[in-house]
Amino acid sequence: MSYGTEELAARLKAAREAKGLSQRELSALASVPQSHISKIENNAVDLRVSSLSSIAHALDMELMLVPRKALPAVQSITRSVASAPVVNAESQREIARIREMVDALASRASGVNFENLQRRIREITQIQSQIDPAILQKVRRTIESIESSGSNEAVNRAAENIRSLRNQLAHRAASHETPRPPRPAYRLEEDQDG
Amino acid sequence: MSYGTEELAARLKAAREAKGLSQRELSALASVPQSHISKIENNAVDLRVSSLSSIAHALDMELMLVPRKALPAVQSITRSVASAPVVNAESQREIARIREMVDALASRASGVNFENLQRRIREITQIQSQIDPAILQKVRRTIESIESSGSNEAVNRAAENIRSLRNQLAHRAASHETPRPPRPAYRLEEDQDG
DNA sequence: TGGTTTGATATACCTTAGTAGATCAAACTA
DNA sequence: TAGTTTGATCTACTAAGGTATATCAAACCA
Repeated sequence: MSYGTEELAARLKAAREAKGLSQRELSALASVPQSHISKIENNAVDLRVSSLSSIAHALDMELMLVPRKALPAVQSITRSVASAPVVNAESQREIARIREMVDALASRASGVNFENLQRRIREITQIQSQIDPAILQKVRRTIESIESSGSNEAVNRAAENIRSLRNQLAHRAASHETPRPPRPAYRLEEDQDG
Repeated sequence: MSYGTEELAARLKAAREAKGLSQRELSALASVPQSHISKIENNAVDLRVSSLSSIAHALDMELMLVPRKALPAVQSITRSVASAPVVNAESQREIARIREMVDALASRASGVNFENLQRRIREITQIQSQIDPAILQKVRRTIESIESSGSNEAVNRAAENIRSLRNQLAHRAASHETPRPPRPAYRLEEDQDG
């Protein structure tokens, strides 16, 4: 990756989104104006190494000069690391399950807008961060409630749960990449199940 | 390596010298003024990504963004690649032998300046390029002649041979790096942990 | 529906990379 | 010793990055 400047820009953007950070949040982390980050991600500037380094740092990356001979091996490594998510296997499976459920529901949807919900879930999959299993459960339960009611309102409730999950992840990523703290096993917050 | 900009500068310089290129030669290859290269190597500028990329390219390197998690593994690879010279094993042994001979001679030197010669040989070791065994033999023979004569003149003759060898290497590196087509197997060592 | 977030732009100003070219001392070469 | 190469340094100029700040439309959220 990141041969040309376009790929570099794309990679920065991807890395930012993978952490669930907004441009403004990254802006604060990297001490770089949001307007500048926008320009960078749109490949509208030939930025300086210090800027790139600063942003890369904020995204837990390092700028490196790799001998061309070592390139394939290095690419292979970074790829494997990138595809090995930080989320634990359990959460991953849970998300996959939820996704299938929603897809199934959507396939036989009458006049309900599942579009948003599906997109939300897809976004979640991108974010690399620790996930609170409790919220994941809540999301699942909400979606199950759609199955019975089939109402638009239930779908909206589900989407809202997903948003809450996303916010949690984003905040966690922003306010410090989780080093490796012991998982707070179960913590139910205001369970408002249907 | 290449975390801070200083390391980056040092790395560029090292890479250039490893190829036996002068700043002006690199300047031509990278389409960057020699004066600028000098400033870059002395870490006197915060250069732009395009410049860095251009220079790196000329030195057969690529600029990459590496996830911090993958850093140790990547470093390990680039290190091993860097320490695995392009010169064939025979030439390497020959150089080592020459070095020992000269060191031995120098240790019991009377009033002869072996300093230059030793430095020359050290420099040669750095250059990563194909070496003509014929010249290497010539160098060896010349040094052997020092042993018998012990004259200052013989030492100078040896130094001159080394210079010729160096010129050859530098020229070869400049007028095209050996194309090295097949790079078959590389192994990924999981020496890191999270 | 009204308030907020997000990403993209625009402005004005300052800083500095980058270029082109010349010079110079020191080391190197013949 | 005379000529060349090398790397550092200087000047003058141009181009562009970077900052700070403010909008703005669209999506989002309650």
